[in-house]
Amino acid sequence: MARKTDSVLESAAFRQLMEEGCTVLRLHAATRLSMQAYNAFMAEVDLTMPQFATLASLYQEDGLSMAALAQLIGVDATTLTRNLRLLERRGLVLQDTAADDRRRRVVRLTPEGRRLFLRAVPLWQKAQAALKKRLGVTLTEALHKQLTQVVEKLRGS
Amino acid sequence: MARKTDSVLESAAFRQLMEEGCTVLRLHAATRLSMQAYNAFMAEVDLTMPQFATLASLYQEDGLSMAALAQLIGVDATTLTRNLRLLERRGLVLQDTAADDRRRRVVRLTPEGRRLFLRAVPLWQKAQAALKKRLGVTLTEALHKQLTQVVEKLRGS
DNA sequence: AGATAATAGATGTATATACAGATATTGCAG
DNA sequence: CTGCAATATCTGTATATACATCTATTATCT
Repeated sequence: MARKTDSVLESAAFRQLMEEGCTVLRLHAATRLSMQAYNAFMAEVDLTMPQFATLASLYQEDGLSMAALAQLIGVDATTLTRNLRLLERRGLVLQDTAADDRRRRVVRLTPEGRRLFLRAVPLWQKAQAALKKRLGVTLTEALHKQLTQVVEKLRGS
Repeated sequence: MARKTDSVLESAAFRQLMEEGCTVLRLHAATRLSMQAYNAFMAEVDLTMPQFATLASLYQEDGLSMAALAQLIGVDATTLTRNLRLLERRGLVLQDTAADDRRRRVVRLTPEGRRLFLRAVPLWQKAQAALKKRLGVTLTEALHKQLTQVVEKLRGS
């Protein structure tokens, strides 16, 4: 352990980190810890939560381009490229080259993709209910509202 | 797009997902979107946020076992095994076999590890300030408090 | 029209992550 | 003291993630 006399120990930055902690590290930890439970519920349909998120976005708005879908989900477009590949292999989504601009890919759910997604929804609900139970209703709902704001503010830019 | 007459569209689970959304997906999106900014600030010391978190935990409490450190950070112990390897290669941490139980590894910061961590702290603070500016003080602080509670509740089990 | 800039995705590479199962060590029952 | 259960960690394998860079296509400027 560092000696108390280290000059850095007196810095405002250091004290802030040790006393308040880091927003993103808490976000990340909360994500990891809760995602595991969700993934366990989803195992029955062999979908991870990122995959479920992708199918859900396409269910709501089909025929998006890679860039648009990536922005909606909040991942880098290159991440989406790899993630879609797995769903494509399983026949859950399809990519077509757009007729008007051959650079663009149009991503769509297949009937199997839609069916699997709808089968996953009640499993998701169980996971969501389990988390709410562990965290308590008050905390869950407050957190939910604030996260909605956070994602909105970060997604735009 | 599915027809409005699909029976599943009437299910409570489906409506909940489409209207309220999913807590974990929002958590995950918020993490991804904000982590990128932090990582950019940290590039100067070539540390990712997970790496920074590991060094910070060891700075606070040196000589933890793998399991204890993993629990503190909130990652699976097998994840920590791989993540520590990178820090070890760079000479930032050391693992010794515990004298009293040779199954256990005692993880410690090297002087270089401590130096680099202390150099990273002001960079972290810049990142933290930048996020607070984007989200607004009110939202940031409310979120922060709730995440603290969330992590506490999830970490224990 | 031809050269060049801009855009949409894909690839190379690296880290992060966790589950299932393997290995090494310790503790305990008999 | 021997064998088996429990514990701590590591490995095999698979997905998730993003930055830098590359390729293909479209748009723009002269």
